[in-house]
Amino acid sequence: MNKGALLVNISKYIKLGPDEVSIFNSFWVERTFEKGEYLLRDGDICRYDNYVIDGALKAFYIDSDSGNEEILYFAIDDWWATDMDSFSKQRPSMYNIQVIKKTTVLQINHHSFQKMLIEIPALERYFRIILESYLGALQRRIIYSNVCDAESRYYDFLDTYPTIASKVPQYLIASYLGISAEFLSRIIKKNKAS
Amino acid sequence: MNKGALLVNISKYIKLGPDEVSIFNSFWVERTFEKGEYLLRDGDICRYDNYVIDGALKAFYIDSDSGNEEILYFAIDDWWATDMDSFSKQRPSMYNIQVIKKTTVLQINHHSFQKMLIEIPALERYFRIILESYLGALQRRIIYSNVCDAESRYYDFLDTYPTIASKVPQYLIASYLGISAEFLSRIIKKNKAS
DNA sequence: CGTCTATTTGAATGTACTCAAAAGCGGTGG
DNA sequence: CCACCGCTTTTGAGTACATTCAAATAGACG
Repeated sequence: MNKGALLVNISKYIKLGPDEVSIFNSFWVERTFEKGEYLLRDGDICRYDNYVIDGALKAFYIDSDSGNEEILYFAIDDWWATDMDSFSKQRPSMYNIQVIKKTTVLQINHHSFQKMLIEIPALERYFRIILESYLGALQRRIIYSNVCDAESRYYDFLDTYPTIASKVPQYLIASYLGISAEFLSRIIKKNKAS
Repeated sequence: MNKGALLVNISKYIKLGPDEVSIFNSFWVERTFEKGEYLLRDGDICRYDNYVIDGALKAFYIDSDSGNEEILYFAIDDWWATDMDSFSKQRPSMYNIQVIKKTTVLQINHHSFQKMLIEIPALERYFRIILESYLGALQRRIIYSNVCDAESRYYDFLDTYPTIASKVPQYLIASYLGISAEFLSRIIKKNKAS
């Protein structure tokens, strides 16, 4: 049973007893999604917290004017892919989560999530800690997007997320970086020469 | 004693018993900083978690090339102003926190913070919840900075943080929005006419 | 091999920036 | 009360980074 991946992750931060582990396991459900399927659509409430075991997801906002999708983040193995704002407050999400390539996730619904935290209070600590980390990453991203030009941002992305870069088409990376696919293509070409 | 402000905030999310309240109070120290003073400098480790009771702070990154400061966020009454990444991992920060106008904060150092969470585990839940909220705000900000032009971002900022807008000079807001002070001035001028 | 999607290229354009300088504004001291 | 100083905002002119649109090419997959 693949819930191990999540438990391994959790055990880096907190220790759970055997009873807690089995309670924990009882809450999570493994599900597999095919390419193109949606885990979340904008306007809907994010019903599940998703932990990716294997595959690749994209989270993106659809610009109502242009119809373009703007990538907010990618999620691959051992990442969370949940609109935390929508999930925690159970209010409509402003973005979408869709499968890039066949993906297996562990899911828990909002009600179960609350129940799980009451039954295993130690998990509060785990979620606090990973939120802190994610927050740091987001702040860093905001700084970089204001300070650095597209080229530095691209190479920083390659350094920071080499695994994602190799799993995801170039035009989605461009969108993540906040630039057009054409412009990223030019950046890459420019640096092939040198 | 002004720790009330923080306790009021906390009590919106969790309930603390009288004993816990007094333990809680024993951990936090009130301090006042004058305009221009630093609560954190880049390269230093963020030693304190800061809760603003009154005043205004700016968090900013200094671009090593241009020497420009790029505003990451502002913090006013009843906001947190801490580099969570640096504070939680006790590693050097990449940004600065400085006083815009005389500010009173509640502080707790890293060691005490850990101790406090062990003595009052219920607080894990509070911090998890506020991190979730802050995360939502940051994700929204990233979406807007990619999707919207400078003008919409400015008016969204005014809507979202009217109090900050009135406390902070225009050129700092420009920096927060990721544009130059001159360009923001032009945006404002353009809309005075209509 | 053909179809569909992704990437590349070219040309014209726009949004936002830089630099330099002027104007406004608030406080302080003579 | 006015002059001066420092700081913030405004204006002008030239520029750069990144975009759009259209079309050509390259890759992937059945």
